[in-house]
Amino acid sequence: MSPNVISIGLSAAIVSVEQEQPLVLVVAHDGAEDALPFGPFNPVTQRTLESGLRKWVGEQTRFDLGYTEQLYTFGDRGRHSPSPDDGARVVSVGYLALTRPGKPQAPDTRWRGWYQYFPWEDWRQARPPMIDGIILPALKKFVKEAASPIAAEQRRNRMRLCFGDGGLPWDEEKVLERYELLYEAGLVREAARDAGKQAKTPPELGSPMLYDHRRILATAIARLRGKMKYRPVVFELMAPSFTLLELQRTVEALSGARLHKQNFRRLVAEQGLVEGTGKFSAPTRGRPAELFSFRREVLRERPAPGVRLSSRR
Amino acid sequence: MSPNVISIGLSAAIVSVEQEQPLVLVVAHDGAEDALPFGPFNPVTQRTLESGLRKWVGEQTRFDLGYTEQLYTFGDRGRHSPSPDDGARVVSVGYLALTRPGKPQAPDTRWRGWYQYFPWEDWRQARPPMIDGIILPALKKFVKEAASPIAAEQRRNRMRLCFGDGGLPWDEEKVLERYELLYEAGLVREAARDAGKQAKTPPELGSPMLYDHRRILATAIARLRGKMKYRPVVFELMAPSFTLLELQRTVEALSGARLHKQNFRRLVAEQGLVEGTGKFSAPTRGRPAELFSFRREVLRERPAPGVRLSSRR
DNA sequence: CATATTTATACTCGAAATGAGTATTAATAG
DNA sequence: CTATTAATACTCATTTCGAGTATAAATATG
Repeated sequence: MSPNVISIGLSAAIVSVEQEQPLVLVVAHDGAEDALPFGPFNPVTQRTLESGLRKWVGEQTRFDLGYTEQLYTFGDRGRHSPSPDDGARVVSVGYLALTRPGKPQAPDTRWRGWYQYFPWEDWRQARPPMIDGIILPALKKFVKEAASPIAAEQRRNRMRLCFGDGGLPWDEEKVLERYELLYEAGLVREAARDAGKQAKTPPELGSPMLYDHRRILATAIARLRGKMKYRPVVFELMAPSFTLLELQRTVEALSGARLHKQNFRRLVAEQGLVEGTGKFSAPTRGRPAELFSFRREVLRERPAPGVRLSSRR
Repeated sequence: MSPNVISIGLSAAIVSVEQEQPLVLVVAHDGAEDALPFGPFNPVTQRTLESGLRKWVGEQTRFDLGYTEQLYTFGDRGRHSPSPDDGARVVSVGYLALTRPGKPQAPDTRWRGWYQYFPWEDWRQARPPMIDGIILPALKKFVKEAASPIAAEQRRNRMRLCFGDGGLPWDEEKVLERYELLYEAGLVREAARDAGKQAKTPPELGSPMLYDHRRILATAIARLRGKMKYRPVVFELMAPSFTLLELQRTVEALSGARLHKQNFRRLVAEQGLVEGTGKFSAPTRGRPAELFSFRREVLRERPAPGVRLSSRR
């Protein structure tokens, strides 16, 4: 195979939420890194990239993708193929897809919590201790090792902006920026792997993934966290009817942050995102909650409806 | 050449602003449709897609791209190659690049106002009369011609959301949605061209472009209009020092809307986006204005600084 | 059965952001 | 000298936002 040949790979971060955990569908083999479902784009049989994606995802995973969205096209040499100039150059187009959880039908395919790959992104309980315990010390070392004072200053700024060291607030949308910084600092296993190094002295944060799939997943999380705020995409992940707390817990799971309950309700109500069904949830512990459903009409009424986040604490 | 072969094309919407007009760099030949600068991605010599873009843009247009951003990867059959199954399938990765205006060095390359391609997007003087005069009547016809009542309802909703017929406000970010609707309704020349039809009875709105380049440009405008609000990208288009009115006119040119002067100043000042230089503009008509420059430190201080729009009227 | 606990839901209140001005200053054009 | 144009400071009402309190309706527990 000539190294001059390009092939296009389609990768999908297929996301659902179950029991307050955001899940991503991965292909897992024993001893190998997890991978996102991915396949080649066949230019002969497929008219569009997205139809190609839907076709093989349907075949391979038996999932019916509701909402899909193109994320980004990655073409860096050395971050897809294990070794450069080995066969065709793969350019991969990443997609985000949302679906309701269900049993994976295909072999070796399973749901995994996405915070397994990004443990520093889940702030629901508290600021993850690994940030102060591992990440920031390692990044400070990375700043010190910079070749010049200017490079060190740039690294320090990125560190501050990404992980909020020094008064800056945590921005839950900077998932990709944070992953890329950890990659460049050699703190995720993919970095050493892509560089061909075996030594892995530094801490390895989160589970690694095949090729650049963790980068695609980071892009997917970032996009979803942002999009949620101005488009009602969360409802793709909800059952037809749900309580307001279930909706809130889903948004919290995705954004990785806790929200103020009363203000959350005020927002979804005022925006007309939901309507009561008159039915009530099966009583579990507290007072039974009314079941709501998504008001599809909102798409016709408001230009940018979404679940804006009013954070707690 | 086998139709099974894929090649990757890189296209760039290179944008600048001069005299209150947003400009895009196009390759123009007599008698042919304008094109965005585009070229193949060479997987052998280029490590990343973006480095490939910078290289041939530098060679072809002699422009030094400051800010660049990947937009979207388009792979629809029939919207790039004039006829399907003719040679290699081209998948094109679109980019947005911002630069200061200057003389195009390459032959056949020139700046054009982007509203030439999207006349309905410039609301600075007034709501463009062509919307009520041409677009909405033609779209109402398109709604009537739908195959089923459900399809008609969907078309009507898109029409309302895109062009704000019936109380809905104009959303200046929906540039791509509007272009795609006009394309599907057969109101832009590319639609008839891609379908292989010669008849062009319906009105042809805006100047057409080669291949799917007008779609890429629509994506670029939409992205820039959105991004401006939370990232200080406008300053890539400004001279090192500028008056606040010049800055406002630039934002207005890009967003296609007029802004409230006093509130605009309040926003950029409060956000710390600019700092006074102590120097003053050469007096033209009114009172001389202070010259300001971009405060780069803001990138380190605030998580999402941008020029939020507080519209006038 | 009384009471603690859990959850739902309504309502309040101050701070900040936003939209739409008025008022005043400083220049040029006639 | 005065009209015009633009710059800049300041005001004010409304809306939005963050952070509560208050109360209701269920279960769990002693």
